Amino acid sequence: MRLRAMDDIADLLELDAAGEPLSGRIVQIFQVACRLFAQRGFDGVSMRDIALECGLSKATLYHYFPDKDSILRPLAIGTTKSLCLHVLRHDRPEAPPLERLRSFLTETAKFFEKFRWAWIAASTVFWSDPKIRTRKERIAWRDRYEQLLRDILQAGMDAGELRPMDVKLAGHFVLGSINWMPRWYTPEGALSAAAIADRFCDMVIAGIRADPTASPPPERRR
Amino acid sequence: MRLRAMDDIADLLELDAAGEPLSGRIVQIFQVACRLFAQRGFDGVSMRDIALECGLSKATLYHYFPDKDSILRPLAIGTTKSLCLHVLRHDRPEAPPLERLRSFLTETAKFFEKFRWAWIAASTVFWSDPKIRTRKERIAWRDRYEQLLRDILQAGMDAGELRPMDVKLAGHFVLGSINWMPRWYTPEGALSAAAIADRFCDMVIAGIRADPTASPPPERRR
DNA sequence: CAAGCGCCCGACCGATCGGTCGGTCTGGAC
DNA sequence: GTCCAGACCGACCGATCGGTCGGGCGCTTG
Repeated sequence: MRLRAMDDIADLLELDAAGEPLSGRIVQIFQVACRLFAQRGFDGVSMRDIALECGLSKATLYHYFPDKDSILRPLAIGTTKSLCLHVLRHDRPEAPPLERLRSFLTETAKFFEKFRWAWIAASTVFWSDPKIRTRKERIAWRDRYEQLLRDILQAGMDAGELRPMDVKLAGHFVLGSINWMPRWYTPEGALSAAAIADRFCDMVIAGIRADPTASPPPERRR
Repeated sequence: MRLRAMDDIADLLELDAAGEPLSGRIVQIFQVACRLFAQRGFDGVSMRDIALECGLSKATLYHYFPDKDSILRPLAIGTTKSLCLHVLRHDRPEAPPLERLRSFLTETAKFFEKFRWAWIAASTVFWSDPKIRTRKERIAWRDRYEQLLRDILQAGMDAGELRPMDVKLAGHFVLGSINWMPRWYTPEGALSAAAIADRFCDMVIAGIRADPTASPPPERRR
């Protein structure tokens, strides 16, 4: 059975609670492609590479996916969409903003840990060839994801838990630290992705300066 | 005149103080290639693309660069090396650690602003095809760069200006925020790269929580 | 003048790319 | 038995890839 809609795979990505074994050729091809795209980039991986790694012929690949872009598309859109929905699902708007911020970061990290290759591939591919490769839809999801973070930060400022600041800039700051994680994280490390995100959240909120109660911040350098 | 050693271009990248116009075909080709690699990835750019953009024929390209990899190599190694040397040059080990940290971040941001495309291209290419593409040398420079940051953080802890923490983890945290900057920064924005880095440094050091002197941090969630 | 050289190009090469085609095999429905 | 659909494949296509080759143009040097 061929892949019909691009959301077929996006839905597969969202099976984080069900935990099904994700069997079937389409999923196998998709997972292999994710790993290869993440390791060598979209243009660095040929259909022959994917087929070989799956133990299939190239022609069989085209039996399941009509073309190469239709492997990339659900990867790019589905991953972004699933991340956004995942974080939204765990967000409790009535909770204290600092707690929401922690949830945002740890859930992002957990999502990345679970769909590691897809996540890396998606963020790697995101910045290459902005022409036709499914920009609009995934950018919409990405914007919604970033907007949630900004809403949380704004709520924290409104509640007086966060100091007044540029929400966009602070958002970029927070996202940068967590988005960079896939670049150095390995599952073999001592800390889980969620534990790392937890510590990052501590640093984001309280900074890394020692004993902040002893002395007020010095004047800002000009 | 052909490109002789890979360090020829690396040296060009280091002309940040001289401010020469950087004339010559080699530099033109290199700059065009940087921009294209950054936008579409290494494998997404053909030699014909580069030649076309330079107003040259493909054969002429090979008059200056013996092959495609010899464009990538100085870009990958030279950028990393130049960044490391640039930051090291501005570091004053006898200065207060917090000041050194600020210098580290702002100089990194300024370097990125000046060599924007080369920087994006280098970090984009870094994670694709780890096989043969000049891993060892650039990783050595990258390690040295990261080690400087860790040394600064360690010095801050030793001096009591930073709270005790995992230096590696804090390093990843700090680097993430600054390394992610090229992904969203545009020169048209209101803030310069250095100004952004300066504000990031404030957040890194003091966090984003409001009025830290009023209440001690709550118990850590388990 | 001729020789030499830096700069540049059109035409071409084998390899590989994404993608197609015709056809084989297997298992279930009838 | 016949039929069909889905899984699968070897061989092939035109296009493009990285890279080569032989030679032309223009300027300097003798």
